[in-house]
Amino acid sequence: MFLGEFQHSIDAKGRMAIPAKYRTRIERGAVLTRGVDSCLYVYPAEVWEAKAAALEALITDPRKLRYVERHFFGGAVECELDAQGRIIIPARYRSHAGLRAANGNGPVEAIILGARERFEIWSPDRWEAYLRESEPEDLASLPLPF
Amino acid sequence: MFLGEFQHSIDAKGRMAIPAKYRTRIERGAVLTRGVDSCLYVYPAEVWEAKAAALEALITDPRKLRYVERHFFGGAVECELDAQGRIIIPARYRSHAGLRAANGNGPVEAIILGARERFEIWSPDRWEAYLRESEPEDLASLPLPF
DNA sequence: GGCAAAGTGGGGAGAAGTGGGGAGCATCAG
DNA sequence: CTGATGCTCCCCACTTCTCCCCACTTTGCC
Repeated sequence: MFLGEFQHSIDAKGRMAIPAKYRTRIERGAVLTRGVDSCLYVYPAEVWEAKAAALEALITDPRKLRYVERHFFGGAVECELDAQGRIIIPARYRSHAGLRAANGNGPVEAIILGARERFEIWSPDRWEAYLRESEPEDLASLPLPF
Repeated sequence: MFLGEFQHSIDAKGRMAIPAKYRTRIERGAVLTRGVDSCLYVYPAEVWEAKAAALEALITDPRKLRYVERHFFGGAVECELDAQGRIIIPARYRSHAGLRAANGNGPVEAIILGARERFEIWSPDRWEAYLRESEPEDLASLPLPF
């Protein structure tokens, strides 16, 4: 389970260090996709494969299945850890999450957020904004076990 | 699993580079067919053979089987990678996907889209149009695991 | 303090993508 | 038969960028 919040930097080459605690779980590879609320999702390869396998059973309409395949598989990219425990985040994914440096190609700060079976990558600004905008009362009214 | 979106060019000779990440999976050959929604499908030879083998079990009516055989096998073409990792896309398939240069024989841009067990080749214009026309609400209502 | 692990940054070799020349072969017209 | 045309399949050349390796700094622990 991915827990915690980290602030790492994405360097000029688009590389971002993965928290050491996460690394063993994505040793066999990871899949990066555009997430909801302008962040990025990272799934361990095994988790991604399990989700992909579940898709076919869920969608029977072939037209919708084609659309979903194009959207999710076309929109995803495989990542591997380099020798320093980093992954490369392609430029077009950085744009989606607002992770562009002011000068265009310098290093950028990013928030890494554990979210159970995946973890997420946020621009610090957008993460703060998301926290401000969400309603604490929503939490309060939910039947949470915590 | 084929993942990701690439923009490559088809040169004046009809050659298109296959993304390096895809190459090992079509080393033993690939099959090119006209796809749904005016794109082209490319299957690894093994996948194509498995689908072909499954056909007979799915269609028992010999008349329909003949029709399907003529349609799918007649409309498909085998491709092999050249020494640079490219395949040749015959002219008649380029027409089907709208991959014709303005001047008739110059290079053309093409989108390569991973779609799980196959990948697809799109004209950039048609791919954009497809994305515009499809309904995101359809996605929202689906029980997706992502 | 000293050491190891974690995070950050950069240089350079080799791969990936692109383009073109030219030989070999078939088809078709003169 | 001869020559022109078009296509495939070899090469080779060039540019760009990815990835591998090395080095430095910071953090945390003994």
